[in-house]
Amino acid sequence: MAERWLSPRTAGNRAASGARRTTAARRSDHEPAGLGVLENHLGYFLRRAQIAVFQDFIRTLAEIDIGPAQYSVLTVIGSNRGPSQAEVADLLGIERARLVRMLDRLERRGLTIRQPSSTDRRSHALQLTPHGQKLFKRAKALAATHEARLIGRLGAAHHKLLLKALHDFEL
Amino acid sequence: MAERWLSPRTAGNRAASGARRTTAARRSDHEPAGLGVLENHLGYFLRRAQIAVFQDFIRTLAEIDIGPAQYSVLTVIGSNRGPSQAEVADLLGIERARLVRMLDRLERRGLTIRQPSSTDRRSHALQLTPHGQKLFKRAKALAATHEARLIGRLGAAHHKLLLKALHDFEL
DNA sequence: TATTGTTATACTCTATAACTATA
DNA sequence: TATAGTTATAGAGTATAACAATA
Repeated sequence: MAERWLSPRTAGNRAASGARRTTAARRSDHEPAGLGVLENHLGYFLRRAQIAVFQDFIRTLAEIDIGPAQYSVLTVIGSNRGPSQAEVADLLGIERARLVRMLDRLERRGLTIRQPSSTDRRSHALQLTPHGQKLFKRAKALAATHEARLIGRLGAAHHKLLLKALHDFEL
Repeated sequence: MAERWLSPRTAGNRAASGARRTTAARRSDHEPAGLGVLENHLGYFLRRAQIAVFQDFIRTLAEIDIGPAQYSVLTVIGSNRGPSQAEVADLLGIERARLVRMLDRLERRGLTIRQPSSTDRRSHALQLTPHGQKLFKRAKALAATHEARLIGRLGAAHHKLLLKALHDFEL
């Protein structure tokens, strides 16, 4: 998977300027600028929404410099007992190779630590450091305000429905 | 926006192996491996769903080697009368710089052409070539089967609801 | 033989900045 | 001065392949 729909860099800008125009409401002067059949494709709007949500997430957790990717790694490590790198990668569905780099960064920041596994000398038991636990707690609080903002924007019912629909999603 | 949730490379694999496990249904042997609070975050599942949808889109249009990004550019050019690069970039919410590279590729394949604008010597009027129009028509047909698959999977009502909810999305 | 963590390579996407030619 | 197209650079994300240590 390398290719993507093109989509907005910043949600705010886009809304104000050009995109998300229906065929009915076009630019005034020289008649142009619809998204055409793109308007009918769920994937395009999934991508737009995902970007908007991520941007809010990033903004909300900027003060602790934790992005969605780092947050997901901290969450999986913090929610399990000494998972191996292979387990974390498998759970999140990413390459082991990529996790290596991410853990290097998290470890450099003193948030996580690779303990030798007691049962398999090839593998590491991953843990949050005390500092990592503290920061993760703060991250969860900030992420909760982010999610609350989504709920406020969508309505609780809509949010729940979206969550369920997307949770059950499998092609 | 540089950072993302970690998410599956392949939707199929993930479903079969480890991810998308609820706290109730965990791995059998040593009690591990939940996604923790990630389960509550819309962003995480938006990303998962988006990836699954894109993968199906890519698979479906593989025979003509058109990805979501190229499709979106072809669509905007094909749906408007000689839009400039700035207009296309603005509509899709991408950098002008990135569009340059994409148009280079599309032009190399003989799908699009940069015509000199009749009103502004700085800008180009973008068009689909006859070959581009033909391929775009095929792309639309394939994309429609992709979307039909989504509808079949989600149910028409759910699909419509998701499309509307995401269309109206703005943070 | 297979798996774990690791290193390396390559390509795409994203975010900038700067240049040129026009306006 | 501002804008359109372009070039260049850099950091993430993604997809592979290969290797050493261990199972």
